[in-house]
Amino acid sequence: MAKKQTPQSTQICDSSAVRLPDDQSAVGLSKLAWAVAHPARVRIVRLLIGRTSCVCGEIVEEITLAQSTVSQHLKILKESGLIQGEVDGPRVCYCINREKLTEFKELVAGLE
Amino acid sequence: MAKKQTPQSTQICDSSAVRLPDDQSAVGLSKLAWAVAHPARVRIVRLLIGRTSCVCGEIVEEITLAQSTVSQHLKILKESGLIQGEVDGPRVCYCINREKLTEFKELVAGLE
DNA sequence: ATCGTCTATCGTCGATTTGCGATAGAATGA
DNA sequence: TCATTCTATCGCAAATCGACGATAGACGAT
Repeated sequence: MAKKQTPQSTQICDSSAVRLPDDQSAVGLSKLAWAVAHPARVRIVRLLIGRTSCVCGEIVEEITLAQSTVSQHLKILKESGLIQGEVDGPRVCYCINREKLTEFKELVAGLE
Repeated sequence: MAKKQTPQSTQICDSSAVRLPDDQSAVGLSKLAWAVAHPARVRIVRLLIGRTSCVCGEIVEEITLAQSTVSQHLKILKESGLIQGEVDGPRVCYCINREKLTEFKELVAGLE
């Protein structure tokens, strides 16, 4: 793969000036990726995607972790914007934020 | 959004049985997401994607971090499979692993 | 008003991450 | 051979994460 094509020069690699997306975009992508950078959070996201509406503490039963730990993961996902939580009486229903999910998908798909 | 439709019942949320992808898939996605869950690593990935072939320690100049830190990030990316490194004389050229990148894209795109 | 349920938060612990300088190894060039 | 260059690795310190139990707050039901 374009290796050792110039035995004497220092131009071994492709030195073309690449226009990188601004750093802000990298931060945005990294934050969304980070939200999903844990198996439990991937499972939660998929669970919420699979439901037509939203789910409450049922997530705790689906994910084999302590309730407080699941709540922590939910908080992380909520802070990333990927999910939203609505208080509904004594419980809280979580839903996927389709817009954020689409944004994440587009950022990843844009890696090319 | 389907809130408070049943005032007396416990059936507030959509309790349909959702078939989740196996846990292995969640682990795979989380690992790839984790590789990109840092702005510097996003920048490195984008840099390598932008180049036709590969790059060496030039990455260190592009990323405003110490050489040892960049090397650490490169190691993480390499372990995730997203990039590959080839020793070429005194330097090391890194390339994007298109297959892994595609796998990542598909996993993210499959979130629906 | 009180009880039971559901959820978020606090505090804690160990493990991991992130960043750096210093250093060791490999390879090239003089 | 020797000096130089490039990269990976080794500590090290600070910060953060991940998991848990305990607890507090909110709400509905009795």
